[in-house]
Amino acid sequence: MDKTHKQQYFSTELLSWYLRHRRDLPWRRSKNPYYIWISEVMLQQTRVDTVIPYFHRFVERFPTVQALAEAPEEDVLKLWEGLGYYSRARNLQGAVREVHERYEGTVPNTKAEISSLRGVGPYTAGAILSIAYNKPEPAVDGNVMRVLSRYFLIEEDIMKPKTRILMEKLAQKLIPEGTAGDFNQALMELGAMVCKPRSPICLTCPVMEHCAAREAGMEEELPIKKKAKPPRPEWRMAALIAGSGDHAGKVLIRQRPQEGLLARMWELPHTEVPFSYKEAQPSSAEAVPVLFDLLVEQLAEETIGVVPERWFMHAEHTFSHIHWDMQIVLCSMEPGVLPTDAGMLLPTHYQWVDSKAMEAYAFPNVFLKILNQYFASCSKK
DNA sequence: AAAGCGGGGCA
DNA sequence: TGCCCAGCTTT
Repeated sequence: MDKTHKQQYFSTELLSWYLRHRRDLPWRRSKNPYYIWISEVMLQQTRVDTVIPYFHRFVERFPTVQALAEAPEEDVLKLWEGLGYYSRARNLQGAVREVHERYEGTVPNTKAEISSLRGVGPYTAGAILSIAYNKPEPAVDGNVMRVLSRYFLIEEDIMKPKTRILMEKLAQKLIPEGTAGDFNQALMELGAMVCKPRSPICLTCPVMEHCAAREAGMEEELPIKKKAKPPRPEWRMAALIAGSGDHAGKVLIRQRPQEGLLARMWELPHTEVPFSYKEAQPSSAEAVPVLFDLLVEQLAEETIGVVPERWFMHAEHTFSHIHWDMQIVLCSMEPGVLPTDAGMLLPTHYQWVDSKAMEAYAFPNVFLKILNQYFASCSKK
């Protein structure tokens, strides 16, 4: 079988398989470019099952370009809470505002215009152009690179930008006339459902017969991929500061800086513990006073005077590049030190919240879990 | 080219 | 419990 026929066989069989087996996903029920856009941004680095409930809530609250463009950023961040990579949400809203103003609310349909939008890279541009507008542009994500590297036995490192370019050229050639949207989704669907990263289900694959990796017994070896560096460890001490008086039943939360990790999200006040404190790292209820002092000093710099009371819990959280090992300590406010409950002002990036008031602030999952556990333990008593 | 940026699923 | 997944932006 020559090269052209092998490609034609692949495209035809794959497309036919997709039309018979495609999942009924919320964003496949519409060709609204705005909905396709939202789904594609949410699906970056994120599984379908995770995205579905977020997608429903998001389009219900922001049904149009105008609705999202005019929404407060905190509302958008709150609806993204738990989904991760929060710059996606801020970039999406920024880009939607641009579409609202510059394109009168119509998502552009040219490669140059759509690629200029914040948060829209080569994959997302291709996905929107092909799925919403049926333009013959490739949409190469991890699924597609895995499928193509196996079927065509491509042994280039898929982490290299050059490999993605190569895959895009190949993927574009494979698109049958007039079927770009379905064909691109077919490639991704095969990668998600059949040609999986581990233990691919080759026996049900519509193109198994001519899969080069399968013929070579290499399907588990591909794609070739350089290993990522392990996350660097960090120790942290967080304070659960219980309010009294007017703030009884509430705890103090803090907003993170405008830029960087978890930008503008809310958290428990906390501090990094230098590794020089290795011996003192508390792993249980026997928290060490010197670490309490560290936390007290750190918060004092932000004019928050606290008194550590007792150890509450341990939490671990892994980002792609950092691993947090965190001890959480129950604290009370120090009487007579700013800010007190007697009407002194908190810094603006601090707030008192109870379980109900938390609904107005977006938290990373790690702090959400701690706070929920804390309020649950309070209501039990 | 490399690093920063979350969170969840699976064997 | 350890390993895997991987798109866009910034440096």
